[in-house]
Amino acid sequence: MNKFYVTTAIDYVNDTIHLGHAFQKIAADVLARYYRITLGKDNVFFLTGTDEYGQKAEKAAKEQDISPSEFVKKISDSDQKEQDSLNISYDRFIRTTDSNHAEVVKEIWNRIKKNGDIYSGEYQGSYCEGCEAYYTKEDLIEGKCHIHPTLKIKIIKEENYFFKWSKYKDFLIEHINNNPDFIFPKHGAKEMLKFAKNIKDIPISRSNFTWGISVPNDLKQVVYVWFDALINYLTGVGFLKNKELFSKFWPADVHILGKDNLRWHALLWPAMLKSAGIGLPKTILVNGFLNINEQKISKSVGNVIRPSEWTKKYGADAVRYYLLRYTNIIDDSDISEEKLLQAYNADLANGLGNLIARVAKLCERVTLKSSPTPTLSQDYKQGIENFKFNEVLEIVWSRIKVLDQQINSSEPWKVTDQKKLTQILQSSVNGIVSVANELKPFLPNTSEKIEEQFKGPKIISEKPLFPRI
RNA sequence: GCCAGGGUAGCUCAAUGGUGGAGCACAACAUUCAUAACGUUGAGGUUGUGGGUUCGAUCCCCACCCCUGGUACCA
Repeated sequence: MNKFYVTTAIDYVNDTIHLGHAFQKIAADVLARYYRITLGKDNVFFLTGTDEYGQKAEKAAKEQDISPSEFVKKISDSDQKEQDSLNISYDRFIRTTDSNHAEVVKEIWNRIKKNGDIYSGEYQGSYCEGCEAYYTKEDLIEGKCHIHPTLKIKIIKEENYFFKWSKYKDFLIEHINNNPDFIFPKHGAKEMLKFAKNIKDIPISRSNFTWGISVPNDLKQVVYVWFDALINYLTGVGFLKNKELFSKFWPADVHILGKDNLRWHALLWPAMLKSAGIGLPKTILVNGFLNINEQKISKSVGNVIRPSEWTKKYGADAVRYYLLRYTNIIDDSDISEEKLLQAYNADLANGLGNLIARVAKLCERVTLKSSPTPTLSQDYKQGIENFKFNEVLEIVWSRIKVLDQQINSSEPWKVTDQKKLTQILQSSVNGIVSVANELKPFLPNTSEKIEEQFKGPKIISEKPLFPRI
């Protein structure tokens, strides 16, 4: 691999992102920072952003009596601030309302149409405004959609454009079967294969609202939000606008997305790309959801926490550490502020922070050489490349433990021989520099501080990195 | 209902057809360079339930219970 292009889901602007969304951005950020180390800064592109068109955004804007574009800008800005509070190192924060995105969507639309995969037809169905989706009778439970049981299902008849999704059934099945790394984790692939067998064409335009990208040559219709949203991955990396950038980074190496979005990424997106004559992404990484205190994160429960609420109190690195170390990216995980505190004190204050403090203090008595440039171990690399962030952090913390043990057994505070003392401390410092290097993708701020403090030749103690709480 | 994943120490998670592991939390001891920290030791489990295969099952098979997700658009 000589380049790495990673994307996150772009978040829909019905509300500012919370910790659940943030978790995914952090995971993407770890990958981006890791590959910047191994492949070079210029060979990594990290895209995130906001998904802004659609009926729900239009409706929400109306309720606040502002224009849709004002409304979505407000949410998009606050999403970006939330990501910034976590130190997410995106290369571009795309908004689907960015002017060049519409051009790209139209280009893709035209290509797919030229390929004979878009046709117009009449659609009549049971429509749920909550989902912005049509349902078949079999899907409805007592005439209501199972996601929004309080909303009335409307019977709507629409003239729509359809995408010949069914044409790609065999292609999709074959692609999933032939590319075991395409969907991670693997059991996601099984689900998709099952769905793919019964794939039907879908309407990809809407005419009952206007907040969207117009269908080429038909001003009455706007492009269906998913169809437009997926294309952000092309726009984001310069399709049409910056050919050099695009050809360098496409196809995407990893799309990270929530498990609710798997189908669109594993089945619709590849079909669209195939139809438009564009290469397919390599891996679709499906992340689980977070629960807080064993409850779903939701407005109605009232347990929504913005990342910035935690980063203000504990710092970005502590929040990143906790989420990466004590969750599993694939499965749903349960988090709580109490557990964050526990991890903070045990691992960051007593573990990493204390090691830094004790060694720095001891080092004030000696002058050291600068440490050799650390290399990343195989188990570390494999762990990150296989998305096992919790295991990798466990490895790093086991090294911290070993360094503590070595200090205890060599008892440098008792050593009076200057040469021997220097030797002992040099070894500890080398270990610390190596740990700092391994922490780069996970705790970027902390890692930088440690490297600065321990670059030598004079090392002095500083304020604690993580004061006990 | 159907499909998939999971159920191992209070918590987060490993592991293997052959006497159940780590970290955190807890206790004792030791120690002082450090953020009452670090280290050592200890306690802590009928590995969801009931059957079966086997010399032997936490692991394989069957049934059941519980959790999570998917089942045409909520990260």
